[in-house]
Amino acid sequence: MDERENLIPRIRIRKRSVSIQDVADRAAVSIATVSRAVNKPHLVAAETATRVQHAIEELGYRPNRFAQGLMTQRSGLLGMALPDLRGEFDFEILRSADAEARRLGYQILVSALPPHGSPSSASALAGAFGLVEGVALMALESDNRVPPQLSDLRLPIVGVGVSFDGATDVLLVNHASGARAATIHLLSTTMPENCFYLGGPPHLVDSRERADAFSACLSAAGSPPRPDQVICNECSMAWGEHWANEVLPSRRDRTTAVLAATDQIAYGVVRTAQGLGMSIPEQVRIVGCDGSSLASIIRPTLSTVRVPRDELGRLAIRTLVARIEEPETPPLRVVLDTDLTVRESSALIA
Amino acid sequence: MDERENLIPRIRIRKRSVSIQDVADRAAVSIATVSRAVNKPHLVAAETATRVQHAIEELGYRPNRFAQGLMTQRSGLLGMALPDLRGEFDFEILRSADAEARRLGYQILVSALPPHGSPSSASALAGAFGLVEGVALMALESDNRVPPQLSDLRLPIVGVGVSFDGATDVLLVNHASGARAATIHLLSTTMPENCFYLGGPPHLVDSRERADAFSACLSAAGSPPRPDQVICNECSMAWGEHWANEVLPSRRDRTTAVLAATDQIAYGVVRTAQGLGMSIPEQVRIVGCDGSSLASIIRPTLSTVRVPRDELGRLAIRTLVARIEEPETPPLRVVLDTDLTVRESSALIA
DNA sequence: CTGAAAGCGCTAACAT
DNA sequence: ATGTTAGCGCTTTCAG
Repeated sequence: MDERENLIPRIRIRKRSVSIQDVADRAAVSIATVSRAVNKPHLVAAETATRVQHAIEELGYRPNRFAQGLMTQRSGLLGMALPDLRGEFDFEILRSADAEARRLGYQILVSALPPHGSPSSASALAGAFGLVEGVALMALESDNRVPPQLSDLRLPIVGVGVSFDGATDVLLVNHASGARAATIHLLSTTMPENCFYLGGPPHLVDSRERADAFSACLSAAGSPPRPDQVICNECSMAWGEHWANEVLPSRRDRTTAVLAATDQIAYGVVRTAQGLGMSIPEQVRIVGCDGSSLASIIRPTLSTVRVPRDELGRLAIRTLVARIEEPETPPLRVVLDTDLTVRESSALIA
Repeated sequence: MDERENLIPRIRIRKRSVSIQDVADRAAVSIATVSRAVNKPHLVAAETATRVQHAIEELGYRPNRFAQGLMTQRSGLLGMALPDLRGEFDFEILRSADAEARRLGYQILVSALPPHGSPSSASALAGAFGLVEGVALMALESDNRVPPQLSDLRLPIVGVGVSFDGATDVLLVNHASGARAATIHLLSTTMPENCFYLGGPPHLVDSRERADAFSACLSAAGSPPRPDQVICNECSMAWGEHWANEVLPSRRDRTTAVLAATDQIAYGVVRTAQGLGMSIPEQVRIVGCDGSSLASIIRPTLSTVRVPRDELGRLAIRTLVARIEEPETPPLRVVLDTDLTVRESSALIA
């Protein structure tokens, strides 16, 4: 090829996007005035403001968020770390959080929380959240400190679900209130000795708190639970099925009442009971927990302890934003109650 | 109060976070060397590198992402706009997208897409995505241009679900393939005249494509569908129930086969059929669409056309990142097939 | 009310 | 291999 071709300057591909200077030139003002016209319109003459506005529109100017952030240290970004982004639970929280964030002029950066103490957890989180102004950190396990890499960022952090060590504010769920309501509901027509609690893994706070509430209710009714009445295992349909297969066949002669730590477990019991030809709620009464959408679809419809997920998400964001915009407010610690929705699976027989 | 108190300088609250200069001072090198030690370690002497590393750790230095971005125009952020953040569908995509993004060193900014053409849509999206390097835009409605405010950003955009006008790359779902498989499955033991398609709103591409595939299959079987065999309405359990109540009672003498556009609709049919005392799959055979998690839980388990949601999310991110890092690649247009999972609700009777 | 100028913290030429 | 320096695009005193 002709060597001279190399002398022809390469066309600049990178089209510099329009900057504040371009707008200033176009409107025949200084960049300072453009900045003011955009951010503090009241400091600028009306006539100037419109001229700038026109220039902005004609040029399609968009402030560079990096440059803005460099000065203001603000990004309008909120981090949201969820334990696993699995299941409806996390999702509904995220959904309401997103809606609330938008409403307040923020945007949400999601991230599944890497497994506890994994090495990647460290840099991952910190890197991920390098631009956010605050973080909502969720968890359901009990042992919780804010990961050091996160607290190093010195950001406002609102802990959701469990009491985080190092969080600025905390949003908790009173799992006991709903579990208590459910247990009392069951006890209203079923003898304490015939009530069972099927829990999930004991390190999950919700499962544990519900177990405690259940036990307390039985004790209050004058019949502290036998060991076989409160069993913690896992959150799966299989566990519900397994338990039901082991226990229900020998109990056809009397009503059995079950409080399951999740709707999934409850479904397992429902299915097995149906398979055994036992009637619900006459022979087996079942209450789940979580208020999953399945609860009202499945037949029989499932009584369930509702966790206010939408409120949890909304409040998490609202708290976080309040903290960001008003840092000196005293730390907030809110506990949201859970409540019982009675449906066919545990209905009282007249 | 003593006036002299005012002479005492206010303590600077705002603790300037440690900057690259602080590290440079501590390590007795220039800021350029610190920058290199961090970003291009191979350009720096091993001994210097470790000294810098130590300084960084001792000071707890974290590069300022705004300043970095100002130079590099990179944020490591990917925007993900979903039509409504409702339902499992969006969520599973988000989940797999998040996982893939992390894997590639990016982070996801979520945003429910404001309703088509709403005024807020404009500024909202653009503002929200001011920091992202690319956007994955999902939709299920047919008429789709990329919102102008978004295309003004001149970012790589991958359209997911439908063919976006203005998207750089496109990821589509072949809803026909699964619907065809389902229809053929139904036709294998049920006469074409006894097959029905219950659709959702006609502006949803999935619903429409499935309707077309269904019709085509019936035609191919020599029996083009009557108008009452292909009905589009809405995606709700209520619609399934309504249809079943209207149609099924008069069809007890022969098998009825139903392809429903969503699992929700299918559940409605299942419930009503059960309520009418009709047996599934003997008298009524049902196939849903979407592969929702409920499908394998409910009894009878529901045959369903599976949409590869996890792959959709993963591929969306992978495509987007490829485009960001290699802008000159020819536009990609991928179509993912759907397939049929046969379960109890439509099982062939031996 | 507006303009000039000083950075914000960093990367990337360009020197050395 | 390292240092010097010029910005990136914006906000914000500080003067006029």
